[in-house]
Amino acid sequence: MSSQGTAPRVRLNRDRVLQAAVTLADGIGIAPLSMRRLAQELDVVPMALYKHVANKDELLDGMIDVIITEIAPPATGLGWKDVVRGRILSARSVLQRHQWARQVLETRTNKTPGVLAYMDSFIGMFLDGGFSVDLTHHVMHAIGSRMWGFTQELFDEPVNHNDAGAADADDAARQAMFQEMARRYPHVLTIAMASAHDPAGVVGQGCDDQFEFEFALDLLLDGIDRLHAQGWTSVRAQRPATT
Amino acid sequence: MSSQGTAPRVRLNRDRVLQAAVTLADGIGIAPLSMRRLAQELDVVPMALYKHVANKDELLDGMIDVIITEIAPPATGLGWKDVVRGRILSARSVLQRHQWARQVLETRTNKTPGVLAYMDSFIGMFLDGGFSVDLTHHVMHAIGSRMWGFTQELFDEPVNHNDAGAADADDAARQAMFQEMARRYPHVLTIAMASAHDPAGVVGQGCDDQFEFEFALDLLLDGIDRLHAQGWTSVRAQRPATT
DNA sequence: GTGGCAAGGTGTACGGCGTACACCTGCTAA
DNA sequence: TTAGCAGGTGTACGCCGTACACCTTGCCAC
Repeated sequence: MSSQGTAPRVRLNRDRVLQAAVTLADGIGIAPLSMRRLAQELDVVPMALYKHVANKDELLDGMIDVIITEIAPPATGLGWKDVVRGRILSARSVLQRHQWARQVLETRTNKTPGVLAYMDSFIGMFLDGGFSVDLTHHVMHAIGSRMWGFTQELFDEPVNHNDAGAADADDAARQAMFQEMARRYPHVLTIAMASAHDPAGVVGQGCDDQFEFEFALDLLLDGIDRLHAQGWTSVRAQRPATT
Repeated sequence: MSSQGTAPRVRLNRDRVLQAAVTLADGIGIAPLSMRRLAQELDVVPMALYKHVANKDELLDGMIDVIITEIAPPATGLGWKDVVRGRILSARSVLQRHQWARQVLETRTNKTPGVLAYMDSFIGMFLDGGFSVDLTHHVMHAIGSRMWGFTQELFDEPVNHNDAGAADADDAARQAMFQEMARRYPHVLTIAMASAHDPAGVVGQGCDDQFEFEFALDLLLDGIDRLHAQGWTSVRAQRPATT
């Protein structure tokens, strides 16, 4: 289709495949991304892909490795906290460009070179900041997926917005549903209203996700800072030796 | 098979289906759980299930609702922190019994009655503890999936343990791989060794997951406590009205 | 009892998926 | 000129979720 006629038919390679997969996933999401669909995008028969990636899992791993390179390197000349903060926010912006990546990262048991390299450099930010190995270890656990710039969003999805049409009759139904929610889940409603002045949103409509993320991140970083400053050490590490 | 001969053939119902699905997922994991496999477990033809659940997504939602009921209700007579802490640890133990649930919760855009009820009661713990609606809202975001007692485990999976056999020749290869890792990801290795005295584990082998979870949880709760004590308020909430 | 009716179980079939395997094609190096 | 091989092709298999038409069963009003 795209290279019809006498076009020279550029050769495929692993990079072109991964790049195309990332672009496609950006466009249509991760669920409809199949080997067949990707092949079609590349004007090639499905099995051709298998000359460049071993299987679909490897494709997904490769896609992650591609987007990791978009994360900014650690800044220099700043305190550990700002370095870590900046890096995480950079990762966050990358993950926001590639929404599918969150799910893939969650699902995958990641151990690709790219992931390891990122983790290595991430750990380095703490060690370079004067953290003990012990504290760094626990801190890495505490940060968890926030390292990638995402948290489980509990309040996602505005609510099932009923596409359009059937407005009036639906309005009454929606009113009723709203009443029912208020009766059964009063607290959820209270919280939802705290940020969304439009009650139709029911949950999280007007949330400023970026604010929420940074709020939680700073809570964490401040806690870590405090532990670091007071020379915190786990009981485990206090044991002089295993003997 | 199981009810051969003249056995009375107990009737199916939504509950039996969900219960069986949970049990099956506990046994074989979530990935191999198909409608066909589940039907077979219930000694029934696949399509029979669709008389009790609309489709597979609804099945998964239903499974979540089933296990939510296993989470202990909030304790009474304690401060908010202990109540929240206890509840989260209870959720954690449930999710540990049903390992598949983490993935399902992550994937799903959950809004089942069970999930809403749990969230509602969860929010209630803060409001009852004297938290402002504003702070509670942000705190809920900060807690995120920790509400369910899990964090993204970055150090999971000991390493690809090569099943058995081919021990000696492999040993040399493993040595080489180890050297290579040490060269390319020194920090990762350092951290891994901090908790696992056996270097073969490479990452996180000897981690005490429960300790790590509680470490991160307490970091969070302490931070929240501090904000609460000092009457923290978001700028947003300080605006008197929208006008 | 008997006819009808709804709830629930069955059988067949379709389109999609990942991918094994045998094959063909066209470029490169000798 | 030709051998070799990297890379693209075609066919096929066994899974998946599920639409749709059908049959069975047990209950109820008559």
